[in-house]
Amino acid sequence: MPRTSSTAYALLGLLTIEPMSGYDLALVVRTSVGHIWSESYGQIYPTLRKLAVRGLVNRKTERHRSKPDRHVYSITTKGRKELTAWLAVPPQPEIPRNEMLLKLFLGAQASIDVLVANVERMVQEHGALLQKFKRIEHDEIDKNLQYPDAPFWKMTARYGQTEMEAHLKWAEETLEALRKIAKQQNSSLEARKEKNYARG
Amino acid sequence: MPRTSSTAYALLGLLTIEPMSGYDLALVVRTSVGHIWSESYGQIYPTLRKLAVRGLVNRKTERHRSKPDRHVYSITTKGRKELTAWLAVPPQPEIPRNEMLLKLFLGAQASIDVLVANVERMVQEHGALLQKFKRIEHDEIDKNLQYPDAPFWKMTARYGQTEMEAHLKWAEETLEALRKIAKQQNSSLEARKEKNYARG
DNA sequence: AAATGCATGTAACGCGTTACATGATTTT
DNA sequence: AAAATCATGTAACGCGTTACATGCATTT
Repeated sequence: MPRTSSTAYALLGLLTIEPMSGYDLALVVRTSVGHIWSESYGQIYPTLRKLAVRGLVNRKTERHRSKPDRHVYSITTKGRKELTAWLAVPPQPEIPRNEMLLKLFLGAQASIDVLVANVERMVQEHGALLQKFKRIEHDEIDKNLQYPDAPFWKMTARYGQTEMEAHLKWAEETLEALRKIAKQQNSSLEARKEKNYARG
Repeated sequence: MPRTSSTAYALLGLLTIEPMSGYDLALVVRTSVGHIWSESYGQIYPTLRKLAVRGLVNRKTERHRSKPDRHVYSITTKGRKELTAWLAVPPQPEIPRNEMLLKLFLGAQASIDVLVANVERMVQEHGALLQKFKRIEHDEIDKNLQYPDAPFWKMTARYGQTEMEAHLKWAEETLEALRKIAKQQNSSLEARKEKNYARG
């Protein structure tokens, strides 16, 4: 097994929810765990094959008259064992690559307007996400607490909320600071202009 | 220029702080912007060459008697222009790959002890980071507010703090929830045991 | 008639990491 | 004497994305 990649385990994990095809998995990744994990077709299909070869999943082919065949994968006992072992390994830390923050870090090279626009865009997006996470928690998780997965899904939904709230709080503070800087720049610009008028 | 990669711009941006060699840049990435951005030698050296070819940086070779030559790169006017243009492009959203959260999402397949350990490790790590960000803000940034970069570096330090605080808050709530689940599991285990005693 | 959706997959490419090579200097 | 630091870089590899190919069914 490769050293670093957790793609195989992620797919294995999602197959504990229910047996699925590659197409289904891509859908689940996009719509359900999309804010936690991403995975593309180019990864999913080959990885499923490899998992089948290793006996961690079973593959069943559903034939239809007209549509192309569906390959439905289900996790095996062996697969469950490997998954559980992986879950016990301390999670790999995320490699940090936050372009928004980098651009702010280099803010002295940009105009304040641009920085303000970036932060305001973030407020829009993360505000919407906050609402979405709340909705998911109340409408989809809290109403299905009988399922054994539900408490854990709730925790991840709560994580998203807490983080988005933090980002919004920070954005407010930051916008204030940016506007203060803009004012200073304007006033020193004014000062220079007056000087020039006096001179000219 | 490649479609997606922001590596070149990140290096260009760091060179606005001061002229540096590839080695220096790797150091700055690790020690200064390490929590925002990561970059490896294998990326840095070839990218610097390409930037030099495109005229966005100048390269000067410092010869030493004994040590190997140092290639010091400085950003050009053309480079500053491209950087400023890039800073105005809406930041690319991060691709989500949070292994810790994924493991929690799949928590029904793991033992509660393992999940608790993972969250507790996060409390340790993010608690330490929170302290670090505070220290950086007060000891390194607030004392150098005369530099034009300082206000922006402060914003990113504040971002780190706000996020770490949110994670710690969430972790507390989550540990409580996990312990509640553990209790429920134990009590139903007890019930089964008693049944067996009564039977045997 | 054209576009979109279902469903499979592959090929090519690029980004990024890791490991290695080199070699002198300083520290332990 | 051994290890670590300074400082350059390259080669190989693997992960992951994007774009493409296929082909029927359904919607516009």
